[in-house]
Amino acid sequence: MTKDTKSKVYQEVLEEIRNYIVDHQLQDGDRLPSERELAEQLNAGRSSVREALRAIELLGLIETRHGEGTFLRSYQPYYSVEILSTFILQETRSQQEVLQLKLLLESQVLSNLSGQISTDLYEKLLSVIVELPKEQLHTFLFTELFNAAGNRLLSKIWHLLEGFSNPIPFEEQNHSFYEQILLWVKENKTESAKEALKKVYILE
Amino acid sequence: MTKDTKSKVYQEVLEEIRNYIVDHQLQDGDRLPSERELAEQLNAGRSSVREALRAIELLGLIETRHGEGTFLRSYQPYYSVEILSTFILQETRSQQEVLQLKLLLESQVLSNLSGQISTDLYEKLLSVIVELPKEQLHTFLFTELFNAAGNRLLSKIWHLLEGFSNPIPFEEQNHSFYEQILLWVKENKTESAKEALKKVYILE
DNA sequence: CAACTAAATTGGTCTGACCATTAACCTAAT
DNA sequence: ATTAGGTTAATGGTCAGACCAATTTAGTTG
Repeated sequence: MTKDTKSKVYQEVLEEIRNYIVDHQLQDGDRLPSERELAEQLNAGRSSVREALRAIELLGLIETRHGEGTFLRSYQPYYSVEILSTFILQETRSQQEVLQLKLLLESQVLSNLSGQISTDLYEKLLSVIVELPKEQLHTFLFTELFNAAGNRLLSKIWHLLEGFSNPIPFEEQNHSFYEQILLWVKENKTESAKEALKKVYILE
Repeated sequence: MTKDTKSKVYQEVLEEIRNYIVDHQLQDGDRLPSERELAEQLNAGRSSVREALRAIELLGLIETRHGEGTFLRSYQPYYSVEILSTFILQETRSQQEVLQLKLLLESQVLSNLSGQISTDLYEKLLSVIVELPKEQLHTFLFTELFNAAGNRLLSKIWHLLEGFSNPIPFEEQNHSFYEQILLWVKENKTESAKEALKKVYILE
């Protein structure tokens, strides 16, 4: 009868912590009670409390500082997404799939930045491109572009894919190719840039 | 010098478990070593191992059965979604980012399937759509579409975002909307479908 | 008042113990 | 030989205590 009732202690602690936050109207940056306090108040062992806290931490909801305490922080899915993505990537390591998604993200960032690149940034990037060895061009440019676009989630996942697609034979392009891409984006001719980029990825 | 090196034990355990899964090519349903074995093999305390396992469990990547062991399972955000939804309410920027990526993936799957939907599948989906309540339409249709598209990476990440974006207010569409989307994809009119989809996501 | 020191607080980690659940094994009755 | 029942071993669930490491706080000293 009491099938659902038997939940683990760390899950109950999870609930209690949530209630605590709501009841005390805690905001980002506010401090939670210490692990020992929580354990005592909730009638649980400290290890159970820690299991709950570690889980929440991995989700990105709290931040722990040694010697100080545990603090609420604004939700950032990036860490957990990263973990999950790595697990998922392990399962589905189809290089095609990785490349397709990578191309998709790169195309998206080009769209996001279409006509949005300042002359300052443009010239700065151009000057670096000239000096960089060929094999670093792609990573460098898109790292900068994702950075400029400001979507950290997109950026995180792209970097992840970047890591996984390293061993994949990639048709390296020369400097003028990336200069052209950059120019197109700056001049709002994103479609041309996307097409050119697509050709680099030998899909199918 | 070794500032960044000092990561917590449970995080290292996380890594090791991931490596173990990769090395042994574990699939959904396969069993992980026992907590005690992991602790010994990784030279860590059992409590640290448990912290890692609990965190992964909350993410929905593993399943634990008392007396039996710990098992890999296909990713199902169950608890994490509930937790996150109560913890996170606002955080517009993060939501925006999740939504943007979600829309991007959905658009991509529409492209992938453009003109590729068999009459059989079309009619099958259509018949289900009619019977489904409004709030389940979106998830259902795209689950099926991602399934049909066959790109598991895309699919997994989408499901992931689907879980994370649950608490986000979503403008629900009626049945005819999704019937139209489906029809457009079947008839190779993907651009129309994408545009319509984009309007559902109120970005910016 | 500033600077240094000692103590208290807090998170990080390990060990060992015990309970609850499940699976595997063995034994005895049919 | 098969099956029912009970015992044993393995595994997760939980707690308590100890110790370390980082940080803050309180106290002391110059």
